[in-house]
Amino acid sequence: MKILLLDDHKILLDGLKFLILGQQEVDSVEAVSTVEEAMQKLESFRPELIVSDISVPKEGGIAFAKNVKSSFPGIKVIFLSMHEEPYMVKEALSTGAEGYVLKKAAHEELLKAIKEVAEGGMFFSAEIQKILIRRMAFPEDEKILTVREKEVLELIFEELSNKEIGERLFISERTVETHRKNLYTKTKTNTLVGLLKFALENNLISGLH
Amino acid sequence: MKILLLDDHKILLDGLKFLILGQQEVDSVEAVSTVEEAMQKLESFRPELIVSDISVPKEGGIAFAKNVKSSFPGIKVIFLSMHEEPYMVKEALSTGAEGYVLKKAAHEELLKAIKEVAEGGMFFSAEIQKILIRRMAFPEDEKILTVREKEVLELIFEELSNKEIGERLFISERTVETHRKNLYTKTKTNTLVGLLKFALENNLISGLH
DNA sequence: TTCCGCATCCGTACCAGTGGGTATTTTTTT
DNA sequence: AAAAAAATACCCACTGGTACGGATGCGGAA
Repeated sequence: MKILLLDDHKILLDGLKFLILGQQEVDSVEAVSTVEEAMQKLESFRPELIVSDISVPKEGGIAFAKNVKSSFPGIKVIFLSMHEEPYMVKEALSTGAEGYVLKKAAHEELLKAIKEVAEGGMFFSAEIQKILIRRMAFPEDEKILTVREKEVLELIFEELSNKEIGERLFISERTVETHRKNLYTKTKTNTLVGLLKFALENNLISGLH
Repeated sequence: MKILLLDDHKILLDGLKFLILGQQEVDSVEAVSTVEEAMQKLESFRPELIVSDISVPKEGGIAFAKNVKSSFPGIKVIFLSMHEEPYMVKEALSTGAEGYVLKKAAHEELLKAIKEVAEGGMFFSAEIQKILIRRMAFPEDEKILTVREKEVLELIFEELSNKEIGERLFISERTVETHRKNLYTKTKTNTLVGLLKFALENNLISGLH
């Protein structure tokens, strides 16, 4: 089996490559640190499995995985990430990836994931499984916001005042206040900070990082 | 030479240990993933050099380094971090660390840093050096936050009011207001949202779950 | 057709936080 | 011991957003 590794932290790459090559079922491992390199390697190297970080510069690992899955549906993907925020996990798994391993896990866990996925299965770190189960039990509290409310939310996080938001959206300051009120109600928060947290956890605002 | 490795990403740890052990001047390497473990190892293992991540859970690598430097001034410290925000770098180097290597660097760079620091020198990744030089040219009033200010910042993020923060820290509400004012000044922000963004970008606050 | 969600708008009282200060005590650094 | 930094506390005018109230029109679902 041939494996392609993608992570912009080169320091992790070298050690990881060595560890993975220690497995019998693995024939060769190529390691790259940008999405561009990865795309090139896809053609020449033809891996059966990709282990990718999520927070790679530019497009990011999720967009990369989407590309891979649509161009080469046969290739398996395992995410290797430090992020365990629900929205991240959701985005990642929506690409059709077969695994999600946290960077804080022991390396044996990644090896196990590789084995499992190579055999046609799936693998998720315990923390990720917990998230999946919770989502199952409490289905979607998240897309309850209307388009307009999301717009207002975005502008709140661009540090505009209600007045400025009103001017930007061509509505009265009063209306902005109402939207704001509704945002607090719907998100079950009652402070600006709480609202920000909610927005971040549910990936409702762009930017930041 | 004996080296202690601290990083909460265990996956990085195993590979790194192997790579470092390949060096002649290195006798043994111990790898731990929490600050508590690291403190224990300090007693029993007595390393001459520590390679530490900055964003380890709880206290964080910077507080850990401060402890180390005050209790064992002879021990050298190299930070291994993904962060290249000026604020982070400044705070890290204020501990008296001898090196700062980015995780995106090749592993050879870390090995070079270890060698250099072991011989009594210092080592910084190119990006970090650039920051240092720019700071030299523009003598930046940018101050780092005090312990108390960070405490207040944390509590702001726990959605406490100034009054509540005062009660929690046994100080007057007026004092909280002052700290808050200083936070805005030091971070060059003037809205709560701006402050939040600064804090998140420089991970000054423990994660939002 | 009726009903509901969405988006729009308004008033008023209230209060938490802002922004401009000043100033003392304690701790740390030099 | 002197100087600098940190932490503490206060005053006060002001503003932005909150918490109550309401209200209208419009389009799609039942």
